[in-house]
Amino acid sequence: MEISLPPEFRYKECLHFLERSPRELLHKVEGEAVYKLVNYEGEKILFKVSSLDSKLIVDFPIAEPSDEIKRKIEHYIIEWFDLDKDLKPFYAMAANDPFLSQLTKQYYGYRIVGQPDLYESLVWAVLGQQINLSFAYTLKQQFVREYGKKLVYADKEYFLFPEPGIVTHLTMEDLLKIKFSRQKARYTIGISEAFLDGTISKEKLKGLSLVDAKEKLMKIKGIGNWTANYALMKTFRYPDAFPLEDAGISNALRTFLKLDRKPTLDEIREVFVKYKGWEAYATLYLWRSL
DNA sequence: CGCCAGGTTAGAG
DNA sequence: CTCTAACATGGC
Repeated sequence: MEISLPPEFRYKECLHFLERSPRELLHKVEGEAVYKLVNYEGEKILFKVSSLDSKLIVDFPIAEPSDEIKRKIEHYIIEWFDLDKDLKPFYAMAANDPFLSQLTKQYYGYRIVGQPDLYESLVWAVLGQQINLSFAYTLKQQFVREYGKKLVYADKEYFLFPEPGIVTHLTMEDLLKIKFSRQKARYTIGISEAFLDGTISKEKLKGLSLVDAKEKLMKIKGIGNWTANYALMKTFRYPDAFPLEDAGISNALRTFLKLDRKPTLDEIREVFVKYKGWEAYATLYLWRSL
């Protein structure tokens, strides 16, 4: 299967992101290829993505799935790499910006590699709250290894993110054992319950305005402005989602503004006024600078 | 050892 | 409404 690519796309830039943690279990990078396991109606599908001549090549190492499943995987990959987004307006805006002009030139074609699964996105964001990214990956690794479904193929393991129905049955103690804080454990179980009882779902939020979707997400304990915007950026692809309180944004701007302290939230807002409509992509490129 | 980390909440003022 | 302590542990 082949997926055509927009001109403003560089596979290698996205690959760089996918390779950032050796503790990642939800995909596997081997050379230029990415392997990922997905679940469709209980059926586990392993696929392999690589790139050739401005196309993505998708293979199925275990078995060729039905045409219907193939269409779903194609859609999944388009979402995953944000291929439907036209980045021309963003690059036009960034070209005149003192900070972004250099970054968008240097990392041209880098896109937000997302999380099509809203539940995964929210739980992952909670895991990342207030701790360093490296430790967040340790928590996720243990969580996925312990409670996610697994497929073994050619002596290698491929994992799915744990499902809400499994996580709601976990106790605080189960999660404390894998180094979650009480707070993270409570939030994780709470979010799982919200998914299980239908309080939130990707379908329910689809099509809402950024403000409305954010408001609905933030009703759930553990989801504040940063987490809500993170998910809106990674799952729903709002180009103007803006995780204002992010420590990475703070650090990047501290460098660009040549401050000897962290910038205040108002100073960050002031910089981002220029990026209106493209806050998510401005954030991505600032993160990339770190 | 000390400071900070891809924050959020509850409670005080 | 705004401000702050508590959360908890690893990375550097």
